[in-house]
Amino acid sequence: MPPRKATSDVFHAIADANRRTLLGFLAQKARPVGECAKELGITYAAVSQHLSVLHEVGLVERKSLGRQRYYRTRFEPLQEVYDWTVAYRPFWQNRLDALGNYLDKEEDSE
Amino acid sequence: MPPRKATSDVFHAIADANRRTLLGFLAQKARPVGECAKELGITYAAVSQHLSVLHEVGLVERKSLGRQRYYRTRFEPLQEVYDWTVAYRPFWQNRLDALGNYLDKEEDSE
DNA sequence: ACAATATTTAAGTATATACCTAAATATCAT
DNA sequence: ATGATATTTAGGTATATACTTAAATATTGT
Repeated sequence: MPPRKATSDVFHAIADANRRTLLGFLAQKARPVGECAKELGITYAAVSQHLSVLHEVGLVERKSLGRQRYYRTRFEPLQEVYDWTVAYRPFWQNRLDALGNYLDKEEDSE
Repeated sequence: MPPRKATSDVFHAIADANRRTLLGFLAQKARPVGECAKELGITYAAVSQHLSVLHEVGLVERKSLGRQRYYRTRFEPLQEVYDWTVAYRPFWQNRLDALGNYLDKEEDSE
């Protein structure tokens, strides 16, 4: 398989740090692209592309107001990520999981 | 910024579907590379590379036994992902978030 | 219609990804 | 040591990423 597009699923979409920052920035309040660009310190074009990715996976909604386009985070798709991590939650807490006991607890061999 | 390596953080590491499958496969029981390759239907080499990425971010531990190398998932680093999603949990549930009311609730404009 | 503002799209660059095949390394059994 | 088995590393391919700059597309005010 060739590398998959960031637009193909939520996990890919949130892999980028700038996109995660955007989701936080747009959580409380819808904002136009220009403000996002200022926040991230990159060009309008780059922000526009990131927002486009987020929009394709449903992580932001947008609304044109005048000549500006307001974006706001929609968190619903994150539930998939939450669910995936939570499924493994039992493992974070007690280290005594179902590992066959032919392996002991030493450090990794390099 | 150029694209970041998958080894740079957990979010990147779990973006790939095959790597997520591996984490599930290696959750309960440590297994050698060969079994993983059979499970995923790709070559040893490809699996070895994926496991190497997961190891670099601490998502698997490994242990050599004889000529095999057993890998097992370590879920601790997933807590970062969990925490990030959970921080936004209030938003999934009630749609009445702090959006300024100059935007209404219609569908997105395309 | 015209200029200014806000955003998107197009085209380009350097680097990373997700594989593969083939060669290299490690371990075990003889 | 020799050969078989298990895994990693090296080298290669096609495609994707994360930007950039410049051109194209709204939208608004005059």
